[in-house]
Amino acid sequence: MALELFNTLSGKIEPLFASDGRALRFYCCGPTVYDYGHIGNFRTFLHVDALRRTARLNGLGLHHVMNITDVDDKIIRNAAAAGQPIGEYCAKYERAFFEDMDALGIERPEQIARATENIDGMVSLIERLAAQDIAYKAEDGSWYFRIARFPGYGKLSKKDLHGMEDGARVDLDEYEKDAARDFALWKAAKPGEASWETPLGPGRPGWHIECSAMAMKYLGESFDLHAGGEDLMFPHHENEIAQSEAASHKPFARHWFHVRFLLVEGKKMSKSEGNFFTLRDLLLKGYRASAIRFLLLSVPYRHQLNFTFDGLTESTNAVDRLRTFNDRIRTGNWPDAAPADATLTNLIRKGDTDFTAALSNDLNTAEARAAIFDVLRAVNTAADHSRLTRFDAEETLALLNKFDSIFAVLEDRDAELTRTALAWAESEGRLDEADPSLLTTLSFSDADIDALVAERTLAKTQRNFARADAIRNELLEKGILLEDSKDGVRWKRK
RNA sequence: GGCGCGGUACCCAAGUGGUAAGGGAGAGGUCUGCAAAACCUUUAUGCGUCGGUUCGAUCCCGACCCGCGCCUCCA
Repeated sequence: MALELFNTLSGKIEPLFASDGRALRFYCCGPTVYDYGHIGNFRTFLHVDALRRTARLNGLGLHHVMNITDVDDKIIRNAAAAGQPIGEYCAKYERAFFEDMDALGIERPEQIARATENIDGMVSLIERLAAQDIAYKAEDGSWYFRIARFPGYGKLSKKDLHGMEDGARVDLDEYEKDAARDFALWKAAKPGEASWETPLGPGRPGWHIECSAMAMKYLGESFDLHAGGEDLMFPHHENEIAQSEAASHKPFARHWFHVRFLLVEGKKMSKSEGNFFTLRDLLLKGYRASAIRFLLLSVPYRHQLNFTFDGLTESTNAVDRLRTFNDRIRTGNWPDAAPADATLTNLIRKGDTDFTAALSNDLNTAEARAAIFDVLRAVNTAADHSRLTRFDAEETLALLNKFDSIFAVLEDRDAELTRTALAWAESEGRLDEADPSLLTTLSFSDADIDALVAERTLAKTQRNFARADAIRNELLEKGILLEDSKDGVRWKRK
């Protein structure tokens, strides 16, 4: 089954394909690097990551471009407040952004494009529009896009602007525009703000122009897919289409992918509600990066996800179960005997088919997840009854490998990532925000734990269960859980 | 006001015109020195409410109630 995806532009689910027959050329609106990324940002990037990985699973090559917005109003304001040049200010948050992406297992795009490194392309795009009188210069030196000259305006967000009143919301310092809906392509320089000397006059880019210019530079005037959060649909993406198509007279992106906003504890995330969380906030509270990734991916991208701490705990447990299962199948010594019958093999293969089909069906990550748990239970049951063969174990591992090529949660990097977050908090003087129990748990090194486990094993062989249980309880209090099994003792951090 | 989305068990959450996936949690059991893990059993005659279409609706249509999003350079 070919990969099909909802297309905001057509309002339908359509096959996703590479128009050049080789690589999927797509653009994703990246972050404005004025602060640390929050979980809403990462929900979007995580689903774009799942899309990347699913496309690859379907045999598509990838040419993925993501922008970094490193000049805008918020950046200028914050950098000024910090007494830093915007370049220096942005570099810090860009670095943090990629650290967070790595922590969440989000793959890097093939191409990163910074706005400030692509001013030339934006200027020439505006010049192309000016040559057609679609871009015009206002008295203050800013350039605007004349929406009346682009008949398709509103086709993405399904807005009919004819009925809208001009001037309903006119910003006081934008009174020079010809029409209220006309948007800025180029903002005239203001004293004390970053600006570039260009043929358009001194100034800086408007918000939308960077994505048009950089998408066309790296992907061509027409390309396969454009992605972003649902809020970007209007006005950002609508304006991108207008600018790009008015200049090139060609269709811009064929397919549009929008990820819905998440709710946090039932409400829209906002600083004033007190439910605003960065990734780093959650790591310091003791939640694992893998659980955050799994939770954010567990609800399909077109549905609203209600992000809660209970949900995070559930996801932690679910990931644990998957890891325990993976370890069991990987390390077990399964007999070479031929399977008694094909029942289990067929079940595993059905899981494989269901998994791929679910993802191909508009990236239904919830169903894909369920397919894996179906196999997990069946294989565990077989293993419990000594009916699991090496053949079926290997089939299972292949499926787990496929699962992890999308979900990427099986490898346990959590303690290491949390340590990194703690080190960051310390360097920022924010260690007081960390959950105290985290510090005690992580204060035990793996070697410390192994030593105590060895001592307990010795006590057990001497049937000194009191001592053995004392050690186990001591570790449990520090958040370290022991599991005895036929093949020895395993431990894990809670 | 305009456009759009959603209401499924204790919680999260798929899904289909033909009789309710999966995860988490709880309870009981098997196993174990005891735990843990794993497995088994169990938790919706029911899918917001009321009508309609149909042999048959959670799924289609209509109305209503509730929640939410966009229309504000918030992903």
